[in-house]
This record gives sequence, structure tokens and C-alpha cells, in this order.
Amino acid sequence: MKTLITLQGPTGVGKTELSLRLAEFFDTCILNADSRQVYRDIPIGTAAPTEAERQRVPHHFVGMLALDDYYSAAQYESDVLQLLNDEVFPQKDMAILSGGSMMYVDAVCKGIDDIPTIDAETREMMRERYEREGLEPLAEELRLLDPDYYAECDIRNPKRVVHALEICYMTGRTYTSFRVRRKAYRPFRIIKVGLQREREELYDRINRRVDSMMQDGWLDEARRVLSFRHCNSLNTVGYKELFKYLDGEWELDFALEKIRRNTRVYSRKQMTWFRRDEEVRWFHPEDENGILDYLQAVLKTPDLIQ
RNA sequence: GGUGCCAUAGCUCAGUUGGUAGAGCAAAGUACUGAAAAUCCUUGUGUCCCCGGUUCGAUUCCUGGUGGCACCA
Repeated sequence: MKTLITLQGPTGVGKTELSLRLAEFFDTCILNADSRQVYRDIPIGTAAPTEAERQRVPHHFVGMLALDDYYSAAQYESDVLQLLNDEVFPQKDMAILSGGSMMYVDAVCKGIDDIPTIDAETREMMRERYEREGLEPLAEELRLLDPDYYAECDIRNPKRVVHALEICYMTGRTYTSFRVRRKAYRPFRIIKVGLQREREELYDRINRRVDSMMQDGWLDEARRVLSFRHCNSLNTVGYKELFKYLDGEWELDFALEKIRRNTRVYSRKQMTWFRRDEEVRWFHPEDENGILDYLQAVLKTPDLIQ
């Protein structure tokens, strides 16, 4: 039985270093599960694995996209499954999936419904309508077109409302009809390792990481990609704030303080999400022996899934 | 040293014509299925600086103290 080990946890907790050590120990590769590190041209601000780290261990899904490329959790799911099936598992018994993008990890582990990708016209049409009409009329429309989803959806969240309507208009079917929400079967075992630290310790690491990113030339990196600022890839903690500074709207210190705060907020959201997953076994990232003991114990037991 | 002003949530402050108080920020929690580092939602009890006094009742008024700021010496 092949095995996928996932390392998940908040930003800055220490996933990268641990993933390298585990990959070396098990002699295998690392699959990045960070929705921003997949883009090239922003390695500093996304804390992507460095060239040296990638020399130590082969990485996948790092820096393979241009900033204006479209990508999604669903696409990531199918890319990962394909890579594991075609390249990794024929040669190795295990692989390591490491990253903090909650939905990417879940897409790989649990699967994601087969919902069509919205075409450019529909997306543009809805964007325009949302801008012109606001949320209320669109929510009302959703109530008529897909009452089931309306009843359970967060009706004040524009992204949810707009996306559901996009599906309705593009396919002529309700959004609900696509939402099967069935856990996908995977032909390999998954062991989920969660990483956490004391809040204060984590915040301190986040703060210090911002400083070291700046020393590594983050500001120049932001300057270089400024013209792509409207891409989703740059709708990202850190870049948004640095762009404000480059616009002359914020002082640099103010922008950096905002970055630290927004990164803390983001890390909490990640913890909220990951905590819900009962399959995750939690460790301190430096408790390498504990983690290895756990992994080897699980690996020894006969596989229990399905 | 004198005079004036100020002292309320972690921070900046509002307020109570005397019936023990609320905004912003910070902080925390929650949701989440093709843009997810995205996008939403929820949460405000604190010796109202300290000791006295007046009062049925003081965070509010008064005396004194302490600290801060400003001006005058």
C-alpha cells in the first residue's frame, strides 16, 4: 500500500524544514500544497522552498505557474493524483504533501465535487452585475434559481452568491445539483500530521519571518511584479500591503505592521480549518522523534481504510 | 515651585445633567467545494488612577494624593 503523508499547519509553523527532514529520512519527494508557492516570481513573499532546499529534496508544484495563470484547488487535486500515480508511486512507497492551503489539502485527501469551471464571459458578466447591482438582487435571484443552496449558503458572502449564480447561468442547472460532497476514494493511505506551536511562539516566528523576507529583497520582488497586481496570485497577504507602500499610500513601517497582523489572522483561520479535521494527529514541529514514532507505528499496522 | 488641563477595555478615546459604561483599532472565535494567503459572519465587565468627603447611591460632584501634559516662574 502506498502512503501519502500530509504536513499541515499555520503559516510560519515550520512545515518546510520538517518536510525536508522527513523526505530525506524516507528518501522521497515533497509535493507543495501552498496555493501561492505554485507561482514563480514570488518566492520571497510566499516563503517558497529555496534553490538549496530544492537541491536537498525534489519538490513538485513549486514555482510552476506564471502570475496570470489560472489555477484552482480542483486542478491541483487532479494534478497531484496524476503525479502520484504516474511518477511518484511507481518508484516510491510514500510521498509527502506539505502546505497550508486548506482547500488544496482537502481536495487531495477528500476530493472535490465535479463542478464546471466558469468560462470567461460568464465570469465577466457576473462581475459586472455584482458591481452594478450589488449583492441584494443577486442573492434574491439565487433564492429563485437555487432555493436549496440559498437556504444553507452564506448569503452575505459575495463570492459564494456570485459563484452559485455563475454555475446556474452557465450550465442551466442548480449549483446544488453539483454539490455531491461525497468523500473520494484514494488508492493510497493518507496519514495526516498537523503542526502547531504556542500562539506566542508562532506569532514571534511570523514577525521575524517578515523581517528576514525584507532582508532577502522582498520589496524589490514586489516592485518587479507590481504590474500583475490585479491577478489573483497577488491577492495575497504581504503583496497587498507592499503595493500600498509602493503607491505612496502607506508608510513602510505601517505596511509591515499590517503584514504581521494579517499574517497572524491568516494563521488563525488555517488553525480553525485544520482543527476540525479529526484525522489529523497534532505535533510540535520540533518533536521529530514523536512524529517519526507515530508515522512508523501507523505504517506498521495493516491498512484500515475502506 | 505656581497655575491650568488630563487620568475610563491591551491601545486611542467617547460617555454617564449622580443610578457601576461604549466606539474604533488590537485580540479572539466561526463558516468554507473550481479565485481559498480568497471571501464572509460573530464576540466589548473594565479595581472608570488612589485615600477620604457629600449622597439612599460616586466612575461622575468636592478635599487631598499620585502620575502625565501644557504654560508661567
